[in-house]
Amino acid sequence: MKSILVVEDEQRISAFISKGLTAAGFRPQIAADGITGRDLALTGDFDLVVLDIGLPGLDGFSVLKQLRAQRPELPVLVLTARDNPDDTIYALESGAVDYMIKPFRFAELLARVRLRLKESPQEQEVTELVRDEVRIDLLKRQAWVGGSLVELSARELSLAEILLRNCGNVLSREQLLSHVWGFDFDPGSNVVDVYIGYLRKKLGTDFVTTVRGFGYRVD
Amino acid sequence: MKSILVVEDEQRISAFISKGLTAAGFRPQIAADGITGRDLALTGDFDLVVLDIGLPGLDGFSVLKQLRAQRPELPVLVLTARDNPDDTIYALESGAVDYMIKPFRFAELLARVRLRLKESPQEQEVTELVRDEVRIDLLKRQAWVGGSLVELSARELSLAEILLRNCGNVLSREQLLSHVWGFDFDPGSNVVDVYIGYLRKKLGTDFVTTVRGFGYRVD
DNA sequence: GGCCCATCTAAGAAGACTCTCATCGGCCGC
DNA sequence: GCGGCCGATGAGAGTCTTCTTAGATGGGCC
Repeated sequence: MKSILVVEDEQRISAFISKGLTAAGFRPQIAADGITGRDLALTGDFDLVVLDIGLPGLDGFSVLKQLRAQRPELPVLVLTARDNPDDTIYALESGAVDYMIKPFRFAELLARVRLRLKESPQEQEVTELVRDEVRIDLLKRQAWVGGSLVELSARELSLAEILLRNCGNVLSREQLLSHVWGFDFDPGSNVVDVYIGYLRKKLGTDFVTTVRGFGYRVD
Repeated sequence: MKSILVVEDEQRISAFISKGLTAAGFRPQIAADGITGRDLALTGDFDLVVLDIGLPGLDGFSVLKQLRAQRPELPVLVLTARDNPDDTIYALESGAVDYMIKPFRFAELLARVRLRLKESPQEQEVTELVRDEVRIDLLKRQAWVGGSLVELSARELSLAEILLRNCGNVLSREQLLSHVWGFDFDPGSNVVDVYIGYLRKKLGTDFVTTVRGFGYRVD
């Protein structure tokens, strides 16, 4: 199992990332400021670092530079709140392997983490998720139910994917909302319910189970 | 450079695949029937096989089985004209690593070929294409022009991607049409022109050069 | 049973996307 | 210069996607 260091001061965001990474099968650890982050990263216990640029204590750029200097092989994925291309370009030039601009959808962060941690050709990438009669092709963006083809929209696919990847576990509306819609999406909305309805209509009523008071689950 | 064997009897389709693979930096070779295909595949000169199921002479399934038996490590990507889930499931069970249903967009075939040939962690995947002021992020599905963010639709992104990946080469309307829209798309349409116009509006007039009588090129 | 609350669903508005059609403009050969 | 052809572009139709709203449904507790 891969260890990931999350250097992020906003508790809301670090918790969000941490939970998501855990659900995806990674072992995350949080550092709330630059100095702690740098020191932890340099221990060598981590396979990847998710680094916020806007940090208290020690600026993210400085952390990035020190990591580059001392552990050039450690992949760093930079988060920046400022929608400023100069920042991101500077980050990439300083050695970040990738970057994301807040607010981001968790699914995208996960895709990037997976991409950067991929290493052995043995562990073939998952391009299909199967559960009983339902088969979802992530590359084709299509689903098969029994023998017939079903087209899924981008949102529907994204929602189905996270449910299937966490097969057996209940996912709360908030989790689904932040994973699929982004962590700053209006929490009062009932989009999740509506899209669960769409999935049921397309993939069969019993594709998702409602767990009253908690959320949804695919068994 | 990777060698790819294309076993396909329809000349129109094999030529289409072959050209596209060449443009993408692969070395393709065509076999027009099952027996030739099987014999070539067994020489061991190829890194991947694209195999049509509906073949004259020797059925695609038989070819697949023989390849599995004698070269289990050789990745085979199956093409099937029949929109029949049984066929594809059977193909996968027989050991195909992946499948595509005709008609397909070439871009998708390419994505699958790349995925299956990927092997060393060294050659990091391309997630960004850059050319002068224009930067395109394939994962984010966004573009940056100078310092500002531009949203691209799925079609626009796909078109921009193939143009950028073939930087310096002229691509004909037919090539673009088959790559982005699929090889059976109405050849009389001027969608390509229209979408080139959209790209110019979003990415700058001089992003693409028109080569009168031939097609378009990104320098 | 009756009530409350969580969940489901139908309907629809707004907007994005894709493509066609028709017209306009300019390049090229004569 | 002129005509014809190739490409550019504007308008718009049809469809799909996404999200909100509001009312219907139904579970669980009293």
